[in-house]
Amino acid sequence: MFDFLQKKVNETISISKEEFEYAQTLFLPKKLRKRRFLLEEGEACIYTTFVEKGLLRSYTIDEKGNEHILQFALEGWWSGDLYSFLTGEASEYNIEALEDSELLLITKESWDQLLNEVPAFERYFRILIQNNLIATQRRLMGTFSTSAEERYQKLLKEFPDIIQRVPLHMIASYLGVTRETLSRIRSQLNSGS
Amino acid sequence: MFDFLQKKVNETISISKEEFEYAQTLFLPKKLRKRRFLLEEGEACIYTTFVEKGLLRSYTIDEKGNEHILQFALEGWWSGDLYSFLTGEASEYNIEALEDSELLLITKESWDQLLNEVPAFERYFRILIQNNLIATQRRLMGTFSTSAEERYQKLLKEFPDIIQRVPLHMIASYLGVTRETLSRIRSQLNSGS
DNA sequence: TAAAAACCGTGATATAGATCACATTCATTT
DNA sequence: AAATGAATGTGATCTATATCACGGTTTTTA
Repeated sequence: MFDFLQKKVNETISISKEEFEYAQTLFLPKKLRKRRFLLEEGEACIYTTFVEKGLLRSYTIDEKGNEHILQFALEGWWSGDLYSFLTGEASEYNIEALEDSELLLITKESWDQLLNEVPAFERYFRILIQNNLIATQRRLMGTFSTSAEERYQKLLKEFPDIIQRVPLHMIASYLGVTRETLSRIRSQLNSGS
Repeated sequence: MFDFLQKKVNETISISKEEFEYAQTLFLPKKLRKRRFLLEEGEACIYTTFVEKGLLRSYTIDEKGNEHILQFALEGWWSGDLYSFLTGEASEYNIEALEDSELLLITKESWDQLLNEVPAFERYFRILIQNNLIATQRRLMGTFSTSAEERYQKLLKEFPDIIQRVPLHMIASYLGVTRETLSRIRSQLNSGS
């Protein structure tokens, strides 16, 4: 059950068998069916989640009722609302399973404990967050400097698996355009090649 | 010279006098005149920088020649290109002083050393990066869900000091609009109140 | 202190993408 | 198997913002 997590963690840092065995005790396994929610807007985000299997999305809803997807989390990725998790304040995000999923949850208390007891995990999360920041900065600059079509093509290249597993209107929402616009972009790409 | 850095670090974690004295030895003070560059596109980003005094901006230039500002760094903030700093690869960013500035620079080697020798710094940077990620995610969602005017008003509220110290066309670039659009937004706001 | 940059405002026009509206296909549930 | 809801495609129109162009002011530099 924890093999995949262990493998992923060991890709970035090296931890001893004992350290990982201790870490295991802090996680809570959970299955989440398709279209069910791990977090709903207004609640505090009490868990940070490792995705063992399946696919999650986190998104906000603006005043006009439009959804904006912050993140897709595939197998081996982490999900959660960092701000709400750290502060305990109400979240503005919803986290929903897009497929039947298997998760490993950790509470703030356990997470704090883990970082204190096993400093290698402090480093692991620092690197994880660091890479996430780099990616988010690129995504932000990309929305300023490139067209919807370019952004779509880049996503297609970088994460072809996401495109195949996620409905079009959510891809559109991730890219920051409407589903109609993305639909037109796609049909144009198909006709043009 | 290091008092301000010490103060800022102690706002997030607690480190002993000895630890900080060790840390000091790893930083390189540098003065940078207005309009001079700390980093230019194509170079590797060999320093991460703490701003003691002054103001930096980091930005990219797209194929059309338009600038897009990733960050302003005021006193007490950090700047650099994280990706290039970590990997040693060529940076796509430029970092320029917008005012005469006083900086504390640290190389990758010294930074690694610092995080290894003083674990509290590992935590400090984790928290720093974490807060940066939260802010960047908000900025990204904001560009998807709000108009240029709303983004300007929000910036005006959150960082009035930046608005006052930075030319308008750079604010526009930070917000992801053209200088003309921001100019019109401003004149409309002035007439409307 | 003169010249050169940098900065800001504003009109006229163009355009990427949004909105609205409706039809069709596909998936899920009962 | 029917029925309900989710997902996609596509036309017509609208709108926020970009582009282009020019003039005036302020700041920097020689």
